[in-house]
Amino acid sequence: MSTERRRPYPYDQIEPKWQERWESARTFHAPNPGDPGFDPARPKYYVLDMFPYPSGAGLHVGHPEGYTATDIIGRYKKMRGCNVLHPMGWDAFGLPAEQYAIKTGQHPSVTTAENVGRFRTQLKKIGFAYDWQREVNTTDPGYYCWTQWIFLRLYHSYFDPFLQKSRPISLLEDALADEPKRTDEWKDDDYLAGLRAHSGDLPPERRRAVREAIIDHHRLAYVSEAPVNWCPALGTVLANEEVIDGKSEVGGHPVERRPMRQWMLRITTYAQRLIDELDGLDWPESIKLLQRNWIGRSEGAEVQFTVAGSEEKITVFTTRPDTLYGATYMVLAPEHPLVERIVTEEQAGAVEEYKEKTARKSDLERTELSKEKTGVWTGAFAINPVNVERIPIWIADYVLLGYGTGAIMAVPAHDERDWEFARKYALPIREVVSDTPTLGLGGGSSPCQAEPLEVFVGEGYAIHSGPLDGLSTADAKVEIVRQLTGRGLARKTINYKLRDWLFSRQRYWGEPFPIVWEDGKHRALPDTHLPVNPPPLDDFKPTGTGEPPLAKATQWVRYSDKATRETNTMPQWAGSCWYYLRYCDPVNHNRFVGVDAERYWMTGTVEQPAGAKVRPGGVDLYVGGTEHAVLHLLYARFWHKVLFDLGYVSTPEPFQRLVNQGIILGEDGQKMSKSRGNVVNPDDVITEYGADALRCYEMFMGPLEQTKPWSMAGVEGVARFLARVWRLAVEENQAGEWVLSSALQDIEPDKAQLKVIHATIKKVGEDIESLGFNTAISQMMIFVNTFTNANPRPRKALRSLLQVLNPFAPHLTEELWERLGFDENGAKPLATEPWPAYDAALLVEDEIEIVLQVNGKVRDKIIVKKEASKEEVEAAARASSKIAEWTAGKEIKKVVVVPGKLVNIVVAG
RNA sequence: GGCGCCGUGGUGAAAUGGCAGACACAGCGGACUUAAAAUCCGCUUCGGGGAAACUCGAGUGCGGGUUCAAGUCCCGCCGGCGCCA
Repeated sequence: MSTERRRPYPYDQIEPKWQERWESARTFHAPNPGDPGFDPARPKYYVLDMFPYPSGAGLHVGHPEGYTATDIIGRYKKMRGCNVLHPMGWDAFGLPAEQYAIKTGQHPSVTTAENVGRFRTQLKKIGFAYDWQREVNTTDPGYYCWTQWIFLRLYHSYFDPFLQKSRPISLLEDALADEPKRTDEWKDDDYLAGLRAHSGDLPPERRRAVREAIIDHHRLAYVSEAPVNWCPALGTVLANEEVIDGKSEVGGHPVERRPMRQWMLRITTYAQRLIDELDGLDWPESIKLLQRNWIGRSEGAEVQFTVAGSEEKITVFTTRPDTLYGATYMVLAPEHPLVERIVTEEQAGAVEEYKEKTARKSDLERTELSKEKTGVWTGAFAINPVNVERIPIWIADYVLLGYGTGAIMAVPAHDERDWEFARKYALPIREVVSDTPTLGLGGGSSPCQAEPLEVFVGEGYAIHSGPLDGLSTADAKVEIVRQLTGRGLARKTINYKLRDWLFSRQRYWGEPFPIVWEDGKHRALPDTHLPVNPPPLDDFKPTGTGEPPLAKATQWVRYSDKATRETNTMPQWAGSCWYYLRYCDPVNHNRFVGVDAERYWMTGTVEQPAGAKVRPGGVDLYVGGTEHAVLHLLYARFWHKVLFDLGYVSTPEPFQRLVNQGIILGEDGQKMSKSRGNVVNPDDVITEYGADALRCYEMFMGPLEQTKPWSMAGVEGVARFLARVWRLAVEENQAGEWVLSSALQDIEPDKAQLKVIHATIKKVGEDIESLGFNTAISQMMIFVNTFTNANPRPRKALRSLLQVLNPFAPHLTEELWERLGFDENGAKPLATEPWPAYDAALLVEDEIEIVLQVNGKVRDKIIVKKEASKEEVEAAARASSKIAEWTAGKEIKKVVVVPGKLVNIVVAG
């Protein structure tokens, strides 16, 4: 007995056949400007997927969802005459490969190569129209060479706050030099001129050190000693976002705070541009909002307090300077440097103990609103600049050193955290904002002694605030800042929640830094020394001390007699920050991307663009998961802007249009996971139903952006549709061979058929443009249902169907295209044929159905001529006997006629 | 707690403010078949009336509002998801 399952059509033969043909004919190779076959007359279209991390588990059906969507767009744009860039590659550095290496002793490069191989094989079986000659891998020396090169550009650049752009640090160096040589390049730059003036008075012996400090303080890549999230189990530091509830995101190991020397990237300098320049992008508003919130701009003021009985000053950042009269105590972050200097002897013990406790908590734990507030009094007092009151200075872990100035004025009546804290420690609470404008008008009222019953955080009118009384919150803010600024005690500032990017990891499987250390100072390696390859290691285990695994390669670490290499590696984000640029020119040995290739694929122009660019983003369509809504997209935008400012790329933004595909759940409606056992492997779907069915089902499930559960029964339904397409063209003969269907004839389609043909061409094209793939497939199903029983069946109709179905089911349609002999001029694949045109005139009916409503309810339907006037339609409606019944004896108050649609008769009663 | 997104048949879903449920899945019935599978055709939101053709009513999470007309727009709830706290 044969175990061979009867297939509805021979996809198992068709699919490999066409995959081989496309590959050998290089059907989807996109030549660059200057390459043979490049046609500058065609518009470019760059359609990109977020490249995968090639895990050991292989693909699941979630991966091909976005990939299929972009593939359909890419194939469609090609048929529309575009030069299409549609590449794929591997984000292959990362922790899992290293963890696996630790467990098995197998080198990460070996497992990475195996995993990449498996992923590539799986993707090829789905028939994606990738230009495989453009495949990139972040772990190839030829790739990470340029990741390191970009890092050096960051290292060698500073952000000019006046110009709001990055410039080479050599300019800043020149501006600080004893004898500047490039004054003409920076003399108009007030920022550099100011820096020069500022450092000019130094005595010669200190000059050098101060200048170096200024320079390092400006580099976009810099070294910091800040406390970091150290995970002993993983043996590495983690970014804040990699820590969840005090545990590592990977593996759930405990994470502690520990000060360590780390590389940081000064992304905060770009905070304003990262907000502002979202405006020109075609991204979902929700994603823009997520980015804006993440950057967290807040306008406020810095206000200076003095420490009582001392020269020390405390600067606080507040968004509510209008509440200054309600400040009844101050709070410093426990690690604030001032704490040591102001703490009194009696309180020293308690403060020290509290600082130790705090050191073990993560920022997230510390700021959790629900957690009970804790703190300790330092014993010191500050003077409130507005009313010269002595207020106690506390330390509390709900104030972070990293945000604002690391110090706050506490206004318990109008801030929830201050309120809780004040209640707990019995600190005074003074109401200074009222939600009604009546209170406190007239000004100069004495401070209120009665404490409010509840916290009020909203805006209102100032009370008990001396000269501010009666002013609205907005006006009071302006007024108090104006007054204090005049006395040199405040200034308006803008604060961002965004932190600088912690850019080093204590890992093996990542890009080494092109940096060496000598006499405690860092120094960049010259570009010509790139790539810096990781040393061969047999033991990838963490050292346990915080020292990165690379430190074990003592030979490698020793750079020269005096200098040693940096042993940290870059985080996984690094490689994915610029891969879309490398795709434009993946094998260039001289530049991270060729000038012409970059300009063409990012802007569409072959020559230097004459005028201003219309669109800021380069990639025309970028599809990927929401999980990268903030980090990857923010980091990539940051790098891109630096490269743009320095003149290396042509657009200010990397991605013009962004779409997030939804998550595909298991059949049980749960998230797919190995432990739940609900993971669906695309290989199995292909074996059972074919790649075209997989592709079409992925698209037919529902809207691309939506989360939706997998259904094998649904796949079967789509496979049935494809089999029906197959049988429109061919039928099985007595010998069981597929031969051209006897129903096919070279006849003209009838009127109804013509309408379906042209409606389908129209709808499928429009739906692809708007990413409505599910409804495009529905329309093609309607087409097939129309023609299934047509006998004779016009051969011509199939031509159109195959053309519009091709991007969805490329193998099946190519095969039928060939069998039906549509490839007249010989062996030209359907994929390279133009997209069909539709005739709008054929879509218009001579007679239209009009819905007749009485008071909005459908009561009858009539057929009228297409060109019938409003009056004629209304007359026809009134002539309907059903309408007469429903309106009998009632006063007709109004008649609404919507041409071509309906008539609504409004009656009284 | 704040912000954002989403709630439509048994299921996935469709619907420029204009006939709610296209297209599928599942189910039911029929044709073909000795039989089954496959295939083709039909029915399939709920409730009432009718032998039937059909007909009446209700219906897009809940409650209001705007409009001749609301799944769609506005306000307030409830539930789910995501992000931030």
